Amino acid sequence: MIKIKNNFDLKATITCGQIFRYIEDDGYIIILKDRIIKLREDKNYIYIESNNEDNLKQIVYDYFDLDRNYDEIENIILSKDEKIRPALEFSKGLKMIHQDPFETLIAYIISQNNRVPSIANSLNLLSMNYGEKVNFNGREYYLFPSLEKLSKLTTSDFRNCKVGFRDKYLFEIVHNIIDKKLDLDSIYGKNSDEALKYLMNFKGIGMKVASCILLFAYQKFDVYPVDTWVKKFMKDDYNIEGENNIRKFTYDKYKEYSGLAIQYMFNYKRNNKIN
DNA sequence: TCCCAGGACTACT
DNA sequence: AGTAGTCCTGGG
Repeated sequence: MIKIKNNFDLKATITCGQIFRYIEDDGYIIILKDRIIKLREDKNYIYIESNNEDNLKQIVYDYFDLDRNYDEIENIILSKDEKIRPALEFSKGLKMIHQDPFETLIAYIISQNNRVPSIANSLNLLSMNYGEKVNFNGREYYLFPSLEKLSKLTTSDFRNCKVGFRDKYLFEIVHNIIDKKLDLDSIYGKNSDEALKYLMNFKGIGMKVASCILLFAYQKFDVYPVDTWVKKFMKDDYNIEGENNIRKFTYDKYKEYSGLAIQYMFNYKRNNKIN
C-alpha cells in the first residue's frame, strides 16, 4: 500500500468517459498493463494497492498525469476566454488519463457507433478470453490481451466478443501492427495533423477514433473528438456550426490546449445537464 | 416485435 | 466533393 496526496478529482477523472474498464468497489479498481490497481480516497490521501507495487507511485503519477502543471494550463485557457470559467471551476482536478496506445486503439475502434456499456462488455470479453488472469485480494482479474495474443484471433473470435461489424477492422489493424505497417511508436514523432492522417489510413479509424487515440494515449492536447455534445454547446454558446469551423474556432482560441478546454466543457455540460 | 442510438466505409451521385 | 445506405448490439 502506498499513499499519495489527494489533490485531484479521482472520481471525475475515472468516470468522465476517458476509460471504459474500471470497477467501482469501495473506491476504484483499474487495470494498467500488468497490474491491478485499487484506489481508495479520503479527504487528504489516495491509498493505492496493487498486485505489484514496484515503482507503483511513478506508474500512478504517469497514468493520471499528476506531474503536469494544470493550473498553468487553466490560466492560459482562461486568459483566452473568460466564458469558460464555470466549466473550468467545475472540472477542477480533472486529469487527462495517459492510456496505453495499443489498448486505446482497440477500445476506440470498438467504440465506433457503439454505446459505453456495450464497449465495456466487449473489452471485458476480450480480456477474459485472451488476457492473462491475475489474482488480487482474493479475486480474479484479467489483463488486457497482448498484441501477440490478439494476432492469433480470427474475425469470428473477435465477433464472439460482441464487437459486431468491427471484427474485420480489429483483425486487420492487429495484423497491420504485426506486419509493421502500423507503427504505434512512430506517432510520438509526428505532429497532430500528421498523426491524424497516418491513423486514418487504416480501415476502421475515422476522424473521431483517431482524435480519441491522440488525445487519450499520446497526450496531444490540441486534438479532440467532435461529438453531438460538442456540436451542441459550440452552437449554443458560441454560435459555431460544422466540424471544421468548430476545430478552427477552438484552435484559434485555445491553441495547443483546445482538447483540454473542450474536455472541461464536455464534463461540465454533461454533469449539469445544461441544454 | 420493432425501433433506436451510435462512426466509418462503400458506392453512389 | 458530398451523402444515403449499411454494418451490429443492447436496451426501451
